[in-house]
Amino acid sequence: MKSRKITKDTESSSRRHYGDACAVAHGLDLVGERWALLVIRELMFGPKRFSDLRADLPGISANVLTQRLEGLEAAGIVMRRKLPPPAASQVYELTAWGYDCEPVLQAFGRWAARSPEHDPSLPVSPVSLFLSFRTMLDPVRARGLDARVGFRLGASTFLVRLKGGKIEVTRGSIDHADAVFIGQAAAIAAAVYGGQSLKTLAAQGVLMVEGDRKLAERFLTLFPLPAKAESMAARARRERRTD
Amino acid sequence: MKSRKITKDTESSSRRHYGDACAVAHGLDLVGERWALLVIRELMFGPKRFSDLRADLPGISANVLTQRLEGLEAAGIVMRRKLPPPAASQVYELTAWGYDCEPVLQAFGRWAARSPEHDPSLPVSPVSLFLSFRTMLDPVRARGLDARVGFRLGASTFLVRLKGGKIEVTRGSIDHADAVFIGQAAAIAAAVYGGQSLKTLAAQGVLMVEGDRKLAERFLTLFPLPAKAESMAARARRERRTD
DNA sequence: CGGCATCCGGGAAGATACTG
DNA sequence: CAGTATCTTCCCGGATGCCG
Repeated sequence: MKSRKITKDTESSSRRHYGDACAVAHGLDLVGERWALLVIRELMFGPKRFSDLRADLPGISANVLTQRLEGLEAAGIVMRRKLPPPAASQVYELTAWGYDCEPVLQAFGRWAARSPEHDPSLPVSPVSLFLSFRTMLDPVRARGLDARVGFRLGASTFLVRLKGGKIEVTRGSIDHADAVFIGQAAAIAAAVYGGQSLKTLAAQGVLMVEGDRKLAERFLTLFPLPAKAESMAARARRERRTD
Repeated sequence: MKSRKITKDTESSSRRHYGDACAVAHGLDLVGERWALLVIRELMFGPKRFSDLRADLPGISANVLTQRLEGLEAAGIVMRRKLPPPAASQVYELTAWGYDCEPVLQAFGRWAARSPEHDPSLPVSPVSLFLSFRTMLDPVRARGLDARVGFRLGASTFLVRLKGGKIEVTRGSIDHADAVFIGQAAAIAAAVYGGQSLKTLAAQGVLMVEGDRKLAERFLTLFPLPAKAESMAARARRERRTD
């Protein structure tokens, strides 16, 4: 087997195309299929293995994940890499251009978060949570803050570095963190976006804080949600009034 | 018939969901289906009728367009409106929140335009073209320019107003334009993005210019394309070199 | 276990024809 | 013009099983 495999229909590309020169349409040709953008999202903080992706994308099936990874690789968005011998497992990683689509995810997320139907109580993956921090940080509220906040979510750890109104997020060691949140991503989301107090969440045993508690409390206030769009119901009420 | 019609399955919503609190995933629940984002694109410069949408989205079928419009209306992105008696036809229009997704289209288009596989020679709708102008204008190159450029594309006309490094685009009258391009959208795209000279295109009879020709020539230089991402072939060559 | 190929059922998309 | 009805095709999701 010289190249990984022979695609069934004469070397790739009998996929459906929009046949439109518009860059948006071409983008949809690349990542418009179901799950594709979420696969990219999950790779945004670094490489992952096949089964990590499956675990972080509840609902995706193995064959669909395979197809998406093939498609994204063919498009030059994802590449596969073999880790050095110690753990010779295969991982999927974004190319430089793949990483460059974070602004797309940000614009899209910012817009969709205003949907009247958005339900923030659904489960959320760690990557989504930290991407949302990068997206929603209010530089004004973070002004003058210079701190390291760590997160322990099950097996994985993330470090958020705040300085000069900017934010940096890295997956990995949380040594030297000034404060550490310990809990599932959903609990942290409830604290930051759901307005749940640390006390309540701690009482429920779903979220704990170690280190600088004042810092932790302040951290929760740094990510204001955008105003919701007018819902259909509200629009109907308004129309009735102005009839 | 009080409400337009009864949706078959107990009032809406048995669509597939990702079940993910991430705003990106929710956005995909709203506009992730095929054609949805392109329908929104076509409405970006104002209301359109069903058949206008069909004409500007070559390849979409009537039933799919119907479904997308229903879905987008249910989501609060599109609304239907009946025009006043003179021309009592129905049109589809974006809600305020619908218009707010232009930054999503822009970020997405900017990213996708860097795809090695992007083919700008395909047909393009007028709306895509003018959205691309709003997206790609280089304020530095437009500095000091104060002008009105008109476009006559078949039946519809667009006016581009440049001033103070900013751009405004309106569909409608092109009276008071300093220069006017006359031709199909594809020809204008070839001139702006394909590097084709006005002379060549005029000789082919696909593009004409009236009014200030100097202005027209300068206009073509205002929208630089972003650098392409490294193609798979180039990456392979580079890898071979560093082996 | 990780990474697939394969088969199957349901449903969404595409094409065409038809109606108010 | 603005859709609906119908039929076919293809994609998605789930299960199973192979192979290193």
